[in-house]
Amino acid sequence: MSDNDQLYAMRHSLAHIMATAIQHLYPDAKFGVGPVVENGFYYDVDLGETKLSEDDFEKLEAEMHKVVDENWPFERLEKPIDEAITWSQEHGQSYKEELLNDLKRAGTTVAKDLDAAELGTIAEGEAAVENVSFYKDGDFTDLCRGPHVESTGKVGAFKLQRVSGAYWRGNEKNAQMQRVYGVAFATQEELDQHLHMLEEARARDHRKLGQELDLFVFSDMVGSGLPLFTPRGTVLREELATFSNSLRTRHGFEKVFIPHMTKKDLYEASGHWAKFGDELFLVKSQETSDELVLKPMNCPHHTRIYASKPRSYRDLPVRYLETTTVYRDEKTGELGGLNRVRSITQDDSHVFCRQDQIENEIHNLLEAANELYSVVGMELRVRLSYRDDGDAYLGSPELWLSAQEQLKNAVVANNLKYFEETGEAAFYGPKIDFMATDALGREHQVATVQLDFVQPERFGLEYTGEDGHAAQPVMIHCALLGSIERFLAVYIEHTAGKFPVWLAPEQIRLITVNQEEKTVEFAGKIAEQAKELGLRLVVDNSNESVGKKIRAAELMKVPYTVVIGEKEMRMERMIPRVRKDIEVIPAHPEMNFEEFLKTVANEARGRVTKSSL
RNA sequence: GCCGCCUUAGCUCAGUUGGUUAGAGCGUCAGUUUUGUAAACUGAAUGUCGUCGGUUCGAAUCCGACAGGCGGCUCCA
Repeated sequence: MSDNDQLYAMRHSLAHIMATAIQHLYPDAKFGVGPVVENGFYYDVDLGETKLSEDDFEKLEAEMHKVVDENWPFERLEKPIDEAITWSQEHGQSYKEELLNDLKRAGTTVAKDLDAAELGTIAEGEAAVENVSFYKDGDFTDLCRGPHVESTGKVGAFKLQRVSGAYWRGNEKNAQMQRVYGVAFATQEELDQHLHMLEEARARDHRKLGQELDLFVFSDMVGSGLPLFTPRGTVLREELATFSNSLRTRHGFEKVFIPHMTKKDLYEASGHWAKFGDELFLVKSQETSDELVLKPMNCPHHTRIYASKPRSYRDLPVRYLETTTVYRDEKTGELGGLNRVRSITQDDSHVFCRQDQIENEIHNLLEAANELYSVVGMELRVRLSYRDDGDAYLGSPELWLSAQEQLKNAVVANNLKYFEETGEAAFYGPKIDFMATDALGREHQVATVQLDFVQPERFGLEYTGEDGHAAQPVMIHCALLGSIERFLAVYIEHTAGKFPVWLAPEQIRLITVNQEEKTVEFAGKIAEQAKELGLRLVVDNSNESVGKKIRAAELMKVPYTVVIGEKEMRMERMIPRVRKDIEVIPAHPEMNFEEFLKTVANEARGRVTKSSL
């Protein structure tokens, strides 16, 4: 057995051990499923009126340790399916009974396959299971395919994490059960390491840092999912958007501007209305009977600019670029921090081009994405998101196949790491989705490049071809940051708020040793010079001790702090205090003020992460 | 939207089984101090205890609704 298989068996066995403990403490518990998940395991239980909370974990863990110490062997038992069903009935395990009935009928418990069985893809009874296996540890027996470790004593280190609601079989129409999560590793050391990582993640939580670093706020009066950005947070947004845009304007993208609402006619034409109508915010006019829609995406508007005049094959590609906000009426329970908001700002762009231009256009966009993520220091991986066999997609299957192939070719040609997944496409076309890995090894979906043959058709977009006949352009959607809000959530946690100089809301802080006029004047002069160089510099000449002012600058994670006193004024030179994640070459530089400011300005201009001081 | 938990000063949090004028630290403001690389000293102000309704002689404390937040589920153009 490989280490991976061994760990899997440990976690799976722990799910059983937890269920064993739950059964000891709550004899009426009904069990759902208890699988292995990333870093651990969970078990879904129905305890009727009893609600578990994290306060119960201590005694639950104690009971689990008891089961572990007793070192019961995991015994495998085979039962004919009907006997198993009878067993479930006798033990009041109605969820298990449901699973067994599915096994008997369709040979599977996977909901997706069950649909197929109902549709007749799997003939009734054909794949039916005759025997099922159970595993028994001590006084607990559970329907289970295995594998398990030999005995309850061999499960490594574990800790219960949390309890939450979960629908039986993931369907919101079903009963809601309580899901108890635990993490588990082969050794205590690995478990501690993982717990430490979780602690670090908590410390870096963008919601916490957003408040501490004064980047964004929410207001009850404005509403949930509607973040307000402070001056500091706005610097981040604008610097990021400017960078993202610059990577495309150099490839011929032109900025456009559209209003944030529209008649719903636009979305009826695009197909969004039928598909996403309930997620749109509606805006009523008080004067006329007009009802407008807040835009949930930008492409339909952009097609209207394209379609505003006749286009020649010579005009293509036409490339529009716009950083703009869309609005989606996300369900309240899905909102959280900047990860999921109702006002979503996209660094969006749309290319309208000929078939023979697709490859080059996609190439430019992939290159831009690569550059952006190398500058922000995150590793990229690509998901090719294809359609599945469902009917949720517009456009002919042949078109889809060809589009999917072209995307793959472009990804391969760009040497990107990729994997393919069906069912992840947009309704109008396949996508290249970029996944970025952050400093804690977590992966987040960020940029996206999408090919679209459907909207040009629905909007009747045209250009006059070389042969004089009307032809249909292809659209390529692209957002490099994705949603600026979500990107910020990811990026704040990636950097723990220690932004590189080009992004830092405050790049330099000057701290005066005293409030004497000549000191304040000197600081003002430096601030003036910094302003001319386009630097963001703040002077702190408050009536506090130098130590306290240093501390304040440290807490705000300012890259460079300079103390100004007698010595600096006399010599016109100083040694900047450098935030400790920044590598300084050479170490302990002493330089004059002008030299220092110019160096920092260059660093910002070059968007370098490591200092060049 | 669903399940569970939570909401006390700008921030982080105390607040005994329901019982007078609701507290602390940080921050803010005022004064003293003129400060040398992660917290000087003294003093002051600050709250519809999320909102509305109910129970009670009496509610920050108990109950309900709503709003907002957190952890999941479901969803994510």
